[in-house]
Amino acid sequence: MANATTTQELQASILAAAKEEFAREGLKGARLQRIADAANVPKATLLYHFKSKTKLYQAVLETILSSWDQGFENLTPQSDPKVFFNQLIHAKVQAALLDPVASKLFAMEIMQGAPHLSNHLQQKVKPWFRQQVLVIEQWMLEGRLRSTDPARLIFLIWAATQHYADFQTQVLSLMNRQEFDQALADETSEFLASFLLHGLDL
Amino acid sequence: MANATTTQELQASILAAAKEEFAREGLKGARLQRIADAANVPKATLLYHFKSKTKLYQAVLETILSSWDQGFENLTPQSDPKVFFNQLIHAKVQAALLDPVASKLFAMEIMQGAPHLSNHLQQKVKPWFRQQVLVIEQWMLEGRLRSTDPARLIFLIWAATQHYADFQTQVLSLMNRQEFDQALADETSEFLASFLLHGLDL
DNA sequence: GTCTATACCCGGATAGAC
DNA sequence: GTCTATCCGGGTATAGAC
Repeated sequence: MANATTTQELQASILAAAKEEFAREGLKGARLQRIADAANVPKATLLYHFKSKTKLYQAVLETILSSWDQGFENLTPQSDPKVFFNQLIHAKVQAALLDPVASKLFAMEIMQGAPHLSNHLQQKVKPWFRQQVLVIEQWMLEGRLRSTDPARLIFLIWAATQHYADFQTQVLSLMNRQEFDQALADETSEFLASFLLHGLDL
Repeated sequence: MANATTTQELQASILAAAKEEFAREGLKGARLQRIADAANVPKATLLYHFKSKTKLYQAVLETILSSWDQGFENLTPQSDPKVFFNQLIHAKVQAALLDPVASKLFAMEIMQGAPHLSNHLQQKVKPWFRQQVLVIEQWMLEGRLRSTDPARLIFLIWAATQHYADFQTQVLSLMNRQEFDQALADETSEFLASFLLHGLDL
């Protein structure tokens, strides 16, 4: 971890180190000492910038979520269904490649009941989800794709793409690969897009 | 938790309590005292039966894995592809309904790099997986279903079904439901079977 | 085999000098 | 804002009576 010159850079390097530690060890298992060492700062300095371990954890989650919000905001449903699903699948697989650790941390938080981001789920994810369901329903009424359950269709796309980030260890082991590189990501999004669009008669 | 009369029943109730605690809090976050309280035994008794916290955790994982091995062993690939995929999807959704906690615990372990079950992955999951891939490839060569990547097809089915166990909190919230009951499970496996079989031209 | 009491350690948080 | 030294609570594991 590079030395930070400004306060912002310092906090960014602490957040990066914390993300890795929290994902690898869980909230309770994470050690402030290891995070501090990885970011090259004394433990007390870390606690000066982020009041407590819990606050640091929440800051990590917020950083991840805001970066995702940016990445998905230009996915408008105004376009063609085919283009929309292609973009969505490609963006999610790309996110799994670029930052699997973020996806894992988010997943672990949800699995434990999402105690630290129930607000975000209610206020951000739920409205986005309802919006998508309405648009897809409309497309189905217009006969532009095969009629199925729109909500479960979205779950299917989420699950299929996130799997490559969250279960990367298992996926790589079963495919006899060492790392999740760009070529593997391209093959994966091509497979998923082709299979899911075929299932939608697109 | 009911009082145990035999040693086996005692250990089973400890394992059940431990599964809940480990899934909710993670390995490091789990507290032996809470597990002991939930199982109605003193903490020292728990440590007498299972040497250490880590050993208890591994015992929980082994119990889950052996119950899964039993549940899936009669899914032979000798039958019709349609019947096979129908059975597989139904069995996995049913497992998600019956014991979502087990699925979550397994998922968390994989996400953290599977340090306590890399042996099981290599010796049990990998052979099973290779076998399934071969059978599906054969079916595809015979033209009995649409040709795609067999490995990623299996990942897709795993991801799609496990999602309802691992992300149950999020799924229920977005569907405005309180609990994952049998009706919801039936609708879900029907959706998944219909969608995936359609995507395979079955 | 079961339980009470306790040893021992580790980690989050703070005090206070610089 | 940064860092050293330290406090203190809590949790695993064990010792030893029954």
